Amino acid sequence: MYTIGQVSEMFRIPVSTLRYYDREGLFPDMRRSSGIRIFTDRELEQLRVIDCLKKSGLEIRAIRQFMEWCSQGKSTYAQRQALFLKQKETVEAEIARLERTLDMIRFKCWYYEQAIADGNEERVSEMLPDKLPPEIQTLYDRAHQE
Amino acid sequence: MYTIGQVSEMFRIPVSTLRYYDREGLFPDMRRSSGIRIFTDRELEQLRVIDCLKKSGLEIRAIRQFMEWCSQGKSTYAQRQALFLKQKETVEAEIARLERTLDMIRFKCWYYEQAIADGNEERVSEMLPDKLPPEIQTLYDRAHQE
DNA sequence: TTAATACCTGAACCTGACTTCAGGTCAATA
DNA sequence: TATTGACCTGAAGTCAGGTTCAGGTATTAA
Repeated sequence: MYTIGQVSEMFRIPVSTLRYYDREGLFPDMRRSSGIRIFTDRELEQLRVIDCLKKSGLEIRAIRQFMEWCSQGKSTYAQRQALFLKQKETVEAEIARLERTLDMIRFKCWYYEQAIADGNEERVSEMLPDKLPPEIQTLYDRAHQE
Repeated sequence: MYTIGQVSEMFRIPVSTLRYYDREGLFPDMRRSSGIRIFTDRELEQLRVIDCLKKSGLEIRAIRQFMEWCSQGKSTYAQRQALFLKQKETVEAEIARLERTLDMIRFKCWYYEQAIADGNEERVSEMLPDKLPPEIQTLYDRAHQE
């Protein structure tokens, strides 16, 4: 069992944020001892899930919904599973998106490397849009396909 | 050459957002014809870069900085290159983070699959934290490390 | 000629996710 | 006993990134 200050240190989350999460209903079953919040292993696991769902792009409202489902027991297994299946898609799509972002970034890294070596952008910009070295062309095309 | 409305359609970005970007200085060299914005291929490419930098986690202020560097010419090649090198790290780190998020999500997908099959969480929660099937254990451990 | 459409502006408004503030309780230490 | 430190609250404030609004211009279509 932990106090809010200990949890704040362990997870490196400000105390104010933990209180905010509580206020927003993200710890629906948290106990208190004369007003003071008691974080148990259950709340620590909930915090990991909050973190996961937040990173997966869910907003606080939706996370509260999920936590409510959790405290409603068996009857909500299907909803909870559906949520994770959906977030799996979402995160996979987000990773794919970032890979394309990375293609553009890698192209730009190459571009400035050339420009710096040449002292100007003449040569390199004349290779656009389809006379780039094969590897770079691939990056460029992936970054510029709609 | 395109009007704001055409660009809005092409990139599926609201007109209000394009005007907001302009107001924030993200198109430092955009021309106008009697008050009306003229988007050329240069602005379209800038828009792709804005998109890329936004997805890579940069805020508008920093993107404006970058665009200013661009219109300052050769003297800023090094800064621009450094920016892309940094964003490369950032995005690679973000992808790695999302992969760990995905581990947690995959674990939860499995968890609810079991719970639904069993009709309760008894069996599956008794496997925690280290008696899970090997593949699942890996996901769980990665999601719970730290 | 009038009406619709696409553009323009500055200013105000909105949303999500926190953070800060002012004021209060309580337990332990100096 | 008094002060320190960790906790508490509700309400207000902040910030980024847009969006909406009210009012105006310019071009084309009926």
